[in-house]
Amino acid sequence: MPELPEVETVRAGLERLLGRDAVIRAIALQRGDLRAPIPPHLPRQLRGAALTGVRRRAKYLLFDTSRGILLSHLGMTGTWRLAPSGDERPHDHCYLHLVDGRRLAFRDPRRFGLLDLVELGGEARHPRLKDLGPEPLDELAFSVDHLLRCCRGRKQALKPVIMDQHVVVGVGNIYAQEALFRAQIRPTRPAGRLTRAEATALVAHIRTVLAEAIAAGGSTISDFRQAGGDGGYFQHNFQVYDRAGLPCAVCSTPLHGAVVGGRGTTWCRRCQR
DNA sequence: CTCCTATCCTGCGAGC
DNA sequence: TGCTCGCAGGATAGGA
Repeated sequence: MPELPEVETVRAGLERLLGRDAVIRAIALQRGDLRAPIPPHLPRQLRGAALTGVRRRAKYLLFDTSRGILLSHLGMTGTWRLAPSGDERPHDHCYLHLVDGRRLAFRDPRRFGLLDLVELGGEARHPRLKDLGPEPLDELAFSVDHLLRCCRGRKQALKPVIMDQHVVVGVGNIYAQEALFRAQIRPTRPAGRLTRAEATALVAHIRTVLAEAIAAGGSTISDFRQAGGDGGYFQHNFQVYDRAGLPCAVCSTPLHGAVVGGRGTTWCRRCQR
């Protein structure tokens, strides 16, 4: 489900919902076997901690607390919601009780998600965070030169390269396709054959498609919801994702669908070179 | 190294 | 209606 715009939307929703002086009363784990095991001491460690904010790095949510950072990845189907008493659902893996009586639930049917603990000050050394590439919306870090360096000498298709979290974070299967369409580059182009002009366009379009999607509250496909329960609406702006066989918005040629890098991929064989 | 494939798991929609 | 099959937004291990 969630790529950078969806995670950012959830982050903003959670931060607004939590306010500035939330305190964790207790954490209850329903089951700990997500993609990686939830550390069993996580509830103990964070009990009584002040929740000071929610940040995002790549597709991770970071709940800042006075006793460490609660790290959360939504995988494909993870959601956070306000769950009043009585609102228990299948696949609720973790309940976070606040001292004001409210309760947050982390639900993840497919269990590709993740909950972990980052010790205070240990962010730069955490194994899940330390090797991440630059944030795409950071103009300095995600530069044309950086992208070209990452592509140089590589024969791999460009699409899996821009989805590689070491190259740039937050770009998943949807926004990779949308950005490549906007930049008029085929997803199958060997990464090493990207020209500087194309890299310049691609960097710009990755930024703008992500920024537009954030402004639209993310994309709602099947069950993505913002923390407040509302859906985003960027899915109405998809130009290629899940549109194989439908006419290209630019030239009306039927869009082409194939598997690239192991993922379903759609592009216009006429517009994208 | 780089690149590709399979895999974790559940739910849902398409097709029969 | 009810069943089976294939596929799904991510990340990573392991093999070629």
